[in-house]
Amino acid sequence: MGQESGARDIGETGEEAAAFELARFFPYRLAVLAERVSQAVSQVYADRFDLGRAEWRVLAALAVNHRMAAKDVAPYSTLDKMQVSRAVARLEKAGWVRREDDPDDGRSQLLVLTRSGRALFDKVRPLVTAREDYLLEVLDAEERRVLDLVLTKVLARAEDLVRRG
Amino acid sequence: MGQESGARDIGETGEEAAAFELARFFPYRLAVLAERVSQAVSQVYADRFDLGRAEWRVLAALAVNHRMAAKDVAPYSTLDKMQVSRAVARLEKAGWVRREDDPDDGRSQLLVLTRSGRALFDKVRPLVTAREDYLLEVLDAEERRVLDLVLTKVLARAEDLVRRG
DNA sequence: TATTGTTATACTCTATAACTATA
DNA sequence: TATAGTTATAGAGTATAACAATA
Repeated sequence: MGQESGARDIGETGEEAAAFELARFFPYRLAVLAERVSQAVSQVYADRFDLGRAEWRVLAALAVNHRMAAKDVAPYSTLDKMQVSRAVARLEKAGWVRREDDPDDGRSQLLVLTRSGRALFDKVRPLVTAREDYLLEVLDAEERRVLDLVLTKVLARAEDLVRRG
Repeated sequence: MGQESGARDIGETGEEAAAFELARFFPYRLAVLAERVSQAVSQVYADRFDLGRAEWRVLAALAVNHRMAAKDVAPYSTLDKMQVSRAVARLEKAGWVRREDDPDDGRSQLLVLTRSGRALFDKVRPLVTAREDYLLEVLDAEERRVLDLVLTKVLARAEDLVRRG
């Protein structure tokens, strides 16, 4: 199903130096998939609610952790502090997020969803998880288990490589 | 190993409406992984050879299909025609790609790697596949099989969603 | 001195569409 | 009219670093 011809597995090298094929190159395939998935998912919030991916992540972070310092949002959402700063600025302008002073640290500010921010999240979440479900529907339980494992293990390896340069 | 607590599988919904967690959300995890992998791989050609991802893809396309019309590069590399046009312009300026007239169609141009473009590809390719191998080393044969399947099946689903809007 | 968060800047990407030359 | 490829433009995202306020 959608498989190219030949029996070579992903990442496997043949006996003789095989021709390089983009269509078999894991980083390429992963990039294409992630791009399409991101497109498929952001379609449900980008146009209708004028939300970007960074803003969606911050919204999701605050929906779970009801009162959160900006510095904690960054690692939680895999965004850096500028991305968080700008996402929060836009979310605040739209009336979805409110800032509070941190009583323990004058430099820090605590972020909270407003009532309308919570309402927005409650509207977007089911749309987004419906798409997630649709994407994963083609996988059985065992395949999902392995996928989960792969995402975790390969991410750790990639972080190794990036760290080492 | 790197797994969060709880027995919930990826994409699985609990009995009662579970809290939304970014760290369990497949599109998020996929985006983070793809970003890191792309970073890990492009590290080997970006700084040393001043190659971007689009240029790397065009280079790889021409390394396999030795003489290729620009219009065929686009679908092969999952780039659109402007990305190809710009990548080719940069590759030509650097002396890695040469254009030829298409004898069959005056609008079309055929792209060919120059000798130095081929040499560049031969230098970059092993660096890049070594990183790919390192990333996938943590997976056994069965896990690679499932990964291959997932990349194919989930991509088809995502393209469905994008097409339907 | 180090940290929190903002601002500035420059660069890359992306998306859309207008444009040319051929067909 | 449609296609191949280029150019223009604006918007989004990314990366680096300087900066103010506080610790």
